[in-house]
Amino acid sequence: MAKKIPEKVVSRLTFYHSIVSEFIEKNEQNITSSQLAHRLNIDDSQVRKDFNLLNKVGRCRVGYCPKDLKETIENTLGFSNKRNAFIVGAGHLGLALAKYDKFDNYGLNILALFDTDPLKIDMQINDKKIFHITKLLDLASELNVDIAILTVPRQPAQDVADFLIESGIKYIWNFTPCVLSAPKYIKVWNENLMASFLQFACKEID
Amino acid sequence: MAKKIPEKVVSRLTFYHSIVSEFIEKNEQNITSSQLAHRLNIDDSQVRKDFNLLNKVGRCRVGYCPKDLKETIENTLGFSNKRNAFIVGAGHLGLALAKYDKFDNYGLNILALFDTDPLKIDMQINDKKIFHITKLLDLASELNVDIAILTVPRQPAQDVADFLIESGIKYIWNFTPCVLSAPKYIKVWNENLMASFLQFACKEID
DNA sequence: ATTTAATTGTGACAATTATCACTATTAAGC
DNA sequence: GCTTAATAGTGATAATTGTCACAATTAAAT
Ligand SMILES: NC(=O)c1ccc[n+]([C@@H]2O[C@H](COP(=O)([O-])OP(=O)(O)OC[C@H]3O[C@@H](n4cnc5c(N)ncnc54)[C@H](O)[C@@H]3O)[C@@H](O)[C@H]2O)c1
Ligand SMILES: NC(=O)c1ccc[n+]([C@@H]2O[C@H](COP(=O)([O-])OP(=O)(O)OC[C@H]3O[C@@H](n4cnc5c(N)ncnc54)[C@H](O)[C@@H]3O)[C@@H](O)[C@H]2O)c1
Repeated sequence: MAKKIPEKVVSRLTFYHSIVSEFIEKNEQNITSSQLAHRLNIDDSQVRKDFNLLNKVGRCRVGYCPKDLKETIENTLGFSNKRNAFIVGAGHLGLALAKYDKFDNYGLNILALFDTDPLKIDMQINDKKIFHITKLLDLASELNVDIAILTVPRQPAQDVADFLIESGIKYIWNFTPCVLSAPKYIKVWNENLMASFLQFACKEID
Repeated sequence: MAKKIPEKVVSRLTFYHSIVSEFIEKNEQNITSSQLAHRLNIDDSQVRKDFNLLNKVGRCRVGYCPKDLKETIENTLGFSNKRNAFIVGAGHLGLALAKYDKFDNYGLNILALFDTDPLKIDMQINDKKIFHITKLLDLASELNVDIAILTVPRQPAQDVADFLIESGIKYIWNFTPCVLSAPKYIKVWNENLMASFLQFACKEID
């Protein structure tokens, strides 16, 4: 990827992608910056600046071509840049994520789940098997997996993370409320649902 | 709430809350800005500025009092400010959220679920019943619910959202990939897991 | 008591992100 | 063809957010 896309722009690109896909489904030939801006409650110049970043030009009085935009967004965000991942913690949330079949559209291939609960081992979810966590090290190197989606309870989260790092995992998508300690070369991404809710809940006080 | 807390600060406060809670569990009497900063990979002055916003003063060469901090963060974020919510769409994700019992610690009371699938109606999840969506309007006003957690498939998402708005719902926590259209007075919060993943995945290109 | 070193608090500055205001372009209507 | 109005493109500006540098404070060591 030649250019660095700011984080906020990445986030907006996924929203544009969703809206643009709708337009394509409805067979619309054009989409304007203000249509997009209106749906996202942002300024229309923001939308145009974002597209400029992707070297997309629109046509005055017409707008942009949805198909073209969609393709460019997908390339920019690397939807075809397949990444292998494991889910660690086959509980309520881990299973819900495993059952979700859209992740691979976005380049995320979930290959297996891991747990310690003997009742869960060897179960099959959506073509994905649940293994005992002791198998993780071997399977990670065998299957070339460097992403872990961490959905274990809070208490063991740090220990499990340490184990993942020893096993060669480089990216941890952390759904636990635990703030993980990890070396600098490990990328941890905290999916903090509660932070998300609280930011949302605070909005009432306008 | 007297002061407006910026969104980014709200997010960090939840992380501080998590770390501070760990310190309390370990019976630590003090926590410093650099300890917190190190865990979150941020600048320590950032931490101190955040606490200044909460009117928290630390002690030089000592740090802050974890218990005091925890309480202040909880008050600031309104953990005791109980909010009632419904989950709309009792599928994989909706059920996982319903089974999660920590939401009420943060002030979010999930009272019931709604779906259209006859097989699911009247099931009981964690003391929460699944109702047919046609019951939503009455129950929302009866139980004083103005938050909906939207976990239906993408296709019906906009129609369901329109229905929720007609039913008096004011806040929609949207887990679907659909970018919802809604009047200005409705607060929509998009929990875009894919955007989150992609921001994370992009980090490899450093 | 004095010194030392760790830590807070904060102003100045830097970077990032978003908005505004305006020009240029062009499709559509007359 | 000329005019009009919608829309893209963009520099200037504003707002937000984060970093740096350093003075002030104070617990602990001597
Ligand atoms: N369920 C939700 O909606 C939700 C929402 C927000 C955050 N979370 C967080 O996500 C995490 C998982 O939540 P959940 O509701 O799925 O919990 P859960 O208890 O249903 O699942 C946890 C799973 O992890 C497994 N596990 C425990 N220790 C393990 C270990 N050492 N190695 C491997 N697997 C282990 C358990 O056997 C269980 O299957 C929690 O940290 C929770 O706080 C969940
Ligand atoms: N499962 C995940 O991990 C995950 C991750 C990211 C995003 N999402 C999104 O969350 C949403 C739900 O995902 P899921 O995996 O739980 O899907 P799911 O198909 O398991 O659940 C959807 C539920 O909605 C119900 N439903 C359908 N139409 C409805 C209507 N009109 N009114 C009320 N209920 C209706 C269905 O009966 C079903 O129970 C989807 O939009 C999905 O894209 C899911």
